[in-house]
Amino acid sequence: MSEEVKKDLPGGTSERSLNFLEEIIEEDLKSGRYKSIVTRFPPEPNGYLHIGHASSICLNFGLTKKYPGYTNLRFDDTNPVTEETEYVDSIKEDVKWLGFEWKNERYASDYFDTLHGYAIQLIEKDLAYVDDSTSDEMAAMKGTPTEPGSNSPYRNRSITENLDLFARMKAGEFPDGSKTLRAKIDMGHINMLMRDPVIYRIKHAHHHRTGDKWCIYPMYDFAHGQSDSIEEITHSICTMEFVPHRELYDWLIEQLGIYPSRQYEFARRNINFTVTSKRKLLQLVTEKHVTGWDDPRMPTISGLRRRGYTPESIRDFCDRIGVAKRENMVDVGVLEFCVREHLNKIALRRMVVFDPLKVVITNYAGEDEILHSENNPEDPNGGVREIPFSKEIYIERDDFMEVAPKKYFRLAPGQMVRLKSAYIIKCEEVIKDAEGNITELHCTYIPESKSGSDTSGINVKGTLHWVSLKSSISLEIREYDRLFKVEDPTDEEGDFKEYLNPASLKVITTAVGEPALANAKFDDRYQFIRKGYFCLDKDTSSSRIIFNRTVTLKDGWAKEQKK
RNA sequence: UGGGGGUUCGCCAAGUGGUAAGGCACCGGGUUUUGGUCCCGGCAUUCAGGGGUUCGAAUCCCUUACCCCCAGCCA
Repeated sequence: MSEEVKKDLPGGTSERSLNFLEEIIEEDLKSGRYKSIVTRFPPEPNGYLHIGHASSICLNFGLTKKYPGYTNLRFDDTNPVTEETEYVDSIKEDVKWLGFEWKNERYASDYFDTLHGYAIQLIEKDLAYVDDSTSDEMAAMKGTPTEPGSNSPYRNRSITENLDLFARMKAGEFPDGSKTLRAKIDMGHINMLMRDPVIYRIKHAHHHRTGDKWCIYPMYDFAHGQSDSIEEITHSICTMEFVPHRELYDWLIEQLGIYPSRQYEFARRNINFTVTSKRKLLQLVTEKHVTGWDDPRMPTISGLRRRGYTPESIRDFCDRIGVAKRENMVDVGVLEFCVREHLNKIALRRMVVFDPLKVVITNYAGEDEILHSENNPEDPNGGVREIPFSKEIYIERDDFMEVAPKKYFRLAPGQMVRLKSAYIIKCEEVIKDAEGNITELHCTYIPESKSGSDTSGINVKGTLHWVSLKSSISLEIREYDRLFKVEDPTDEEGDFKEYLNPASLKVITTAVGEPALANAKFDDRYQFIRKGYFCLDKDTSSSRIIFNRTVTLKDGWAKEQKK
């Protein structure tokens, strides 16, 4: 392991114990079973990748980064009715963005001819037959977990007849659903997946890659393991729900006599206050509960990217939560911790006032002046930027209280605060309108307290961010909160959408920022001092500068107030 | 009630017969021109429960409980 990788490990520790897959691989390598390994990331192109997939990606690609070998990207595109090229493109973009490179880009559909040949092999060995039963009939004959199923009346067709029928299925002679090809295993098998599983079905549908060449398509169980085998995948890693499939996976490989890939399962990662099911995410998109797959509130990779998450932070997250076989519900706070940690190191500091309150510095007689402030106190080489200061500035309305509680370090009548990178000011007078609303503050400043050359000897507890009124630019801020009100929307009564958080998006149109923000770039990450981490949103236009809040800063004051 | 998988701190997660790592969260304290960062300290006599084997058990055996998955021509 390189020093660089070590540094990235959770807690900055140099050691992390092996997860169960790494243990298996080290054993395989040590015993000489394999000299190098091959893994694959096998998404179905029927939706966008989400944070749960990130775990799988980091796992599969991470393993071949750590051990000799490589990883393929393979699209499991065996069901043409739900799959689209748009999804293929987004998946490739997301994997690349996360920082991984696949050795080969493959599609299960690349193997349709081979798979078809395998099916014929099975028929010839009398291990598969064409069944005319309807899906209802088949379900009825399937039995239940506690009762064995019964044989289909079509189970004993001759090999010749099966070959003929299967050929005619392929030729398009039969309508959808009228026939299937089933493996002939055992209708009384204790594992329901072994009760003559369907391996080919008829679908007269246009496929995103093979077009109209096929009207029969292999089922997952007859495509996935075989594709693994064709690619000589050594460790085929999938989620726990496929554990019962492993028996069938092994059976097919054995009957076909093909390369013996092996399947290993781990528990998918669940995160609270969101959903990670492509079906549910698709629903949120099509029913417009969000603006799209890349809505910054979505747990999709594209949503997280637009929100301002970095690939580094997502990889760190996957690393920290680990891999195991037990059910889990990871606190979204861990994800937030990971971005904060990364962004703290790289974000440029800027000042933005969200809810401006005008402050007039009554004794500031001089010309406007240019002050300087560090771009990032965490980065000694980050340089400084210029900030104009003048007689009239804005501060956050929240940063002033007429009647201040104990331990309130911000501005209050007669109280002093430091203006970040500028001067110490003292609140002298509160100006109100006819209704009693505070419209502005009159303050005085201490000329000797200039940041960097302070000879005033005055020590203040509070430091406020501010923006010079004259040179401020107006900004739109989009603040995001958790998408759902409850930890596990799927576990609640009724429809999961009833638990959407109505306050997941808050748009602030009153914000004003320092002029340096006029040159904000899409790839830059910012920390708006005392506010949080932000990035430019793609909706930004020449007339509107829009920032997304990636995550807030930790708020010790809010915590203090709760006591 | 069949089969399979699982149960270690609020949430993740090490541990593989020698006497409970680590991270997040939380709670104290220090530094600080971000109530941020950073630093220091605290946080499971106990491993779902009960028996047993052993000098010694989270780890081995027995047993009970609970959770999840499997009856799509989805993946």
